[in-house]
Amino acid sequence: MATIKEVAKQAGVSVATVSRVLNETGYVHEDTRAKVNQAIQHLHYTPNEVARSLFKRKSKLIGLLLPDITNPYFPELARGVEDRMQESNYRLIFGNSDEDEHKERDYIQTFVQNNVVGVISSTNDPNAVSYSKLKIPVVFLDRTSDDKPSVFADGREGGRIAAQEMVRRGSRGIVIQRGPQQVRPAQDRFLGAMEVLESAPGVTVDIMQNASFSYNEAVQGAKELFEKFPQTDGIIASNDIAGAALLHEALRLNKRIPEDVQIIGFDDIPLSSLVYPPLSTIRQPAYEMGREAAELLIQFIENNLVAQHKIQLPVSFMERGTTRKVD
Amino acid sequence: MATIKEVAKQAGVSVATVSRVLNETGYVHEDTRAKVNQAIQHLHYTPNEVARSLFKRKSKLIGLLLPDITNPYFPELARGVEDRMQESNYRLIFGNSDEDEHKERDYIQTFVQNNVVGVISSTNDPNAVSYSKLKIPVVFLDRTSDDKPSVFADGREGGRIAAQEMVRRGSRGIVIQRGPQQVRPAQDRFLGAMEVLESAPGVTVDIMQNASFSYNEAVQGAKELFEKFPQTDGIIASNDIAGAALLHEALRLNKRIPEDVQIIGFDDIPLSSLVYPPLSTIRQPAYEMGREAAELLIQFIENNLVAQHKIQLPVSFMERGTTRKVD
DNA sequence: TTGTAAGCGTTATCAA
DNA sequence: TTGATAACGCTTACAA
Repeated sequence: MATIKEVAKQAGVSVATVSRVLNETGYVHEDTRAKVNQAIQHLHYTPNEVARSLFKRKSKLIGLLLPDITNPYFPELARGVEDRMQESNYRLIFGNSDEDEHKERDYIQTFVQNNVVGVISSTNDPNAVSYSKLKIPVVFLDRTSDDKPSVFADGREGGRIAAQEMVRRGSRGIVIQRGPQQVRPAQDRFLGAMEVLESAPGVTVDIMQNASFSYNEAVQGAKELFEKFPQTDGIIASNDIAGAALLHEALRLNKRIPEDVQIIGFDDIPLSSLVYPPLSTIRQPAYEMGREAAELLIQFIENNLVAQHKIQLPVSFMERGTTRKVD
Repeated sequence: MATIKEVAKQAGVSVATVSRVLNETGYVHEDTRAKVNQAIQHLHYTPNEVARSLFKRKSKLIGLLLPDITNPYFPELARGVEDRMQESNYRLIFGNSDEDEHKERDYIQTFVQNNVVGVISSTNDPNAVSYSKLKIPVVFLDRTSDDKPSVFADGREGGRIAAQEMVRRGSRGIVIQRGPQQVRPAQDRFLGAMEVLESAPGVTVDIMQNASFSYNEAVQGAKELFEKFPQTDGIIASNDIAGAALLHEALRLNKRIPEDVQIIGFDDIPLSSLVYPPLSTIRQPAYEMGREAAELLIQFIENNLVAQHKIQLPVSFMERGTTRKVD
């Protein structure tokens, strides 16, 4: 790789001048600029970002920490983040945390060692010291804490809507799948659903606990749910994976969907419309959330201040084939 | 962040000595080492990777370029790569290329500018100059070129197996979905399937072209396929997304699966076992492929040479619910 | 309008 | 066994 020195020599000027045309800073004569640009072209020069980063004590790198890219909800977020970052020439250092505190700390540390200028994280503990001691801006994505910048969906409302739709469409023996305890959005949904169901006349509600959001857990959880509550006529799944697993199991048990049992998921991952019947779900605009988080972080980085620190995006009911029609 | 200088001062030694204990290079007295380590602890010092990278002209960063993380096949690859890299303390700069040559070039360039020590890429054109002019090792993942280091699955064999299973299980009017022209593995599968089907007695074969591997395309493609070939009793899908879409459409058209029509997908993404009936498919060990690619790249980086440049992983038939039982 | 030189935080060479 | 110091490639005073 050519260096600024070689460009300078080639163009017959000093490195300072080259730097000036590179960064469009300070005066430089049109003719000199031309000469320099020619040299740059000729040598295929492209500045060493590492040297820049060292001098400026800031890079064009962002740390992105997600629980598990293998869980289909997160790629949407990641893609949203990437697309927005890309537009402003930031690059992503990416890591899977597995919701493991230790891994998170490790990643944060290497982010810092690499001079990242900001971090986007989907963590269960936004108040962890790893974050609060950071001197660079952090945006929490899909997870939130009261005083920290964050982008998330209205889980509580999502839970409410799911419960309302379930009841409105005729289910009376409802099972709520409660997602992992540590995962805030999962608890919000649960609370929202309970809120509605507790006061719904003639409705009985049972609860099943999910320990994680993994595929295996989803499949296992579906089996257990129908063993424990074979009579249920409506299930609010903890997310779409769980919802799909539930649908699968119900079909396997020869239940008619949605006649015998209705199912509502959460997230609206691409898979949801691909299963048959397509899964009714509470949509979270994941891609958009990713973009918004990136946008917010960029504002922090480039302006050092920002109006809106918490961005809550609306959820919506996607009526599909696992819920009954009603007018 | 504390610097090496501060550590040196705190420990009452020179930066050279601190560097020595940091890198375990050269002699250093036990007592001095202790003092230094104490200072490091005390200041929570952690070396600036950017400065290191500048001096050494190499970092602990790897560039990872995938077509689209939103396509459920790629997160598996990515996760495999990440897990292996993580074990050797490499970090990933990640980008989506959308199979766009220009985006790829852009990314490769910034990878270089950031001193990455290696690149893993899933590209349609491993022979592009962007790659061949690189001075750092590149491993191609899921795509291959004759003379370049790569990790991929045996697509040809996959196609053959799919065709054999289809015929063996009784389909006679078979439609092959041919994936995007530029995507090598898609063509390999197609060729493999054709190879078997052309010489299969009593079998008619039709071809449908897929322009891309997107969700929308999959859904649209499924509709078109059944419009054009309503009588087909066996479909070799271009991948699992397409397979799931086909299954969806078949069910919607009240076809019995697998009695009326058999479907075989490719990839074995997690979704495949979640649909109902679960999708029979040709499995590619994506996670393992990711790990292998990482492993290979690390060998290149750390040893500068390597025995095996091309690693082909075996595919296998996953018999599930969209194919008929047979003994 | 341009050039010289210091400095960003490391590592490695050389001398002590 | 340790310390001074140049160098990595860049940007930014400051001087010219």
